[in-house]
Amino acid sequence: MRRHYATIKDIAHALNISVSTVSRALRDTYDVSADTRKMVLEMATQLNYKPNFNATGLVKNSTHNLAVILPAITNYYFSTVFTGIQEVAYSHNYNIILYVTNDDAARELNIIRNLSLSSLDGLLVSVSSQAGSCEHFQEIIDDGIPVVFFDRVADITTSKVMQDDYNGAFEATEHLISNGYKKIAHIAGPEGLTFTTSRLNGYLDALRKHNMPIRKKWILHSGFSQECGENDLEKLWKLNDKPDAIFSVNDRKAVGVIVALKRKNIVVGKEVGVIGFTNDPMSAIISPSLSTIAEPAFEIGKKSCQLLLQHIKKKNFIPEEIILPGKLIIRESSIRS
Amino acid sequence: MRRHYATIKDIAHALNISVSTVSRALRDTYDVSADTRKMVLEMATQLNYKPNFNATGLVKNSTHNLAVILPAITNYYFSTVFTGIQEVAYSHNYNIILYVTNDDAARELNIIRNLSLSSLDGLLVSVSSQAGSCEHFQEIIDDGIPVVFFDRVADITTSKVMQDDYNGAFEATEHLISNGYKKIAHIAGPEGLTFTTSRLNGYLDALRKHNMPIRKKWILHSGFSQECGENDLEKLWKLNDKPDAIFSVNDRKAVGVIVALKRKNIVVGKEVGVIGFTNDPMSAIISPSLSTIAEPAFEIGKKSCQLLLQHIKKKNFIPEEIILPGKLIIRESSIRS
DNA sequence: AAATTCACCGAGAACGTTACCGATTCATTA
DNA sequence: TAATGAATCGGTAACGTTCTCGGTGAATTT
Repeated sequence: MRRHYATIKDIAHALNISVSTVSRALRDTYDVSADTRKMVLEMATQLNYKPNFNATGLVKNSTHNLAVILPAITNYYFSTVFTGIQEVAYSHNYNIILYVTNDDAARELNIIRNLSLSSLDGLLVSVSSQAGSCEHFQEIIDDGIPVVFFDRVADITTSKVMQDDYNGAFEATEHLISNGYKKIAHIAGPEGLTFTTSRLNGYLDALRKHNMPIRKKWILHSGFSQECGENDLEKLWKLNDKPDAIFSVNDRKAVGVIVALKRKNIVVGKEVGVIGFTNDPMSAIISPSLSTIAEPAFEIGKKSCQLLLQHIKKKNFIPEEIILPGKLIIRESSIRS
Repeated sequence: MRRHYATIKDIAHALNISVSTVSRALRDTYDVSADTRKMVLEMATQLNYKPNFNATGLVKNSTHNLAVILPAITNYYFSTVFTGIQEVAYSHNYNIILYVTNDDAARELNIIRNLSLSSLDGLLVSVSSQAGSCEHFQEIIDDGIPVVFFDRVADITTSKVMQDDYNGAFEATEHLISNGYKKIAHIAGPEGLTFTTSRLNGYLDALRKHNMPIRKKWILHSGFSQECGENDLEKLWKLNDKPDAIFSVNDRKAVGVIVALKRKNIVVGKEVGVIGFTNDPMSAIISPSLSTIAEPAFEIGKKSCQLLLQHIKKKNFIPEEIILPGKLIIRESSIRS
């Protein structure tokens, strides 16, 4: 059977003092003498005392728990963001409860609905790609629980942290242009996601700036997997007027593109340029290696969590939107020579 | 300010009945009429009632929280295991608190020591590779909190779930042998980790079975990163008697080996065979593609969590050790022709 | 010497929920 | 008719902690 942990009552009884004094000694040095404080602390370690967060949570109406909700953890980007979150949470003594939605809107909703909000101090979320209504998030915010969005944000007034999707896409496209590619296609993300639009706009504006042709058939929307990238390329290659370069919304799809091109014995880089987005480690491994826009995933995680902690501390913290810059990484897949 | 959630008191007051009745109506149908139960349930949804787990946890001395402690989340194996854990936890309405140790023994210890055990129903852990003492885990088990180890297990009598490291290594090595490689080296994991030993033994026994040479200089211990793999290959290639094949303890190091070999213009497969362990998606992407032993990561996660839940349910559950088989996946890196 | 301040401590209520025990009603049985 | 039993409900204590308030005794001031 589960053993009973030592409580502050036990400490009080052992020292023949009151629980209030023990309680005060254990956290602040307020209204307690140095001697008793020392006594209490020693007895606490001796009895192997561990604070009961259920009890503190009950009276203070706050625990040290943060919830993180994201579509998946099995990819470079999200796992790195999470590591960043974890890093600042750990250093501030917060616990993280992680929920994975599998990019499924129904599951996301279910998780939100069953969330034990009374034992949560804040929420960090990246929404699922199947765009639904966001009222369930709004309700939580209305309840007074701080929420910070990252990467995939919802249209709600609260703090958000993301990479510079527009400029990253612009830079990627411009890089292809400056390397002599003339017919640039874009393999985009699912519609309805904010950064899908941002990256699409960056791509379009870069084409416009350099008077390059914009063709609707060269813009394909689909999921994030490598398989989606392969399928999209097959679609493009059924066209009469094929593109000579592809800007992919992420690296995994770009890998799919490269794989499909290699199957067709098309020389990636020389014949068809490819550039991705993320800087997934895979992009350096594949050959030819994949040019990409490096996302500051770890920093996004850290920044989101820092922001959330500020929200928690100050009741009326003004929402902030933080946009972190990406970085163009040039490898073999986008170089003609 | 944070809004006050509706409590069972509010429900009781609104319906002019007692809190005890509301409490009973809310969970079991025991000692409460169908009518009042219906009334309570309706009022609960109307008031948007959410149970306060701090309160229930306090009196029942149990929450629905599981802790998962693992070295890193930014790699295929652990993130997939976690997804498996999450899957069964979600379907049983358990929350997962995730801690990442960064493979740092000191941090692991710190996390364990500061664990809020009073609000935890069980623990799932994969230990850090810097072998230390395991008494901190033993203490937790002695306290009556169920612990299940997975993958990297500690020498403690409790339930464990892992892949068949010995036979996987044996099979991988035998595969290299049957493909005509004569001088097989092993790039092993950090010493002191259980599966490092298991895979090493599988490798050695396969060599013995086929009367192949065993050379101490062909066995290198180091970390799990790609860089470690590259370094280890450089070391091997400084030897007078170089191996003609390499069995790597995991795929990331095997990738490092392939990268280093390609840098030396050595044809992987034809000249030097390489095989890994894990079946990281990267192994299919790299060229030449990497042969490997596929680990049942997702199943390991699911099984571990199921086992933990059984421990939690039955107070005196007998510890089980579950070993799931791997699967040889043959790709280009281990084929001579 | 009396009054005031200060440092320290204890008693008790509260947080939201469940468990235990007793009370009430109503129908059933001897 | 009285006693028994079942079904349903309420009161109260408890879980471990914090918070507010009031109460000591000693030190300081007037």
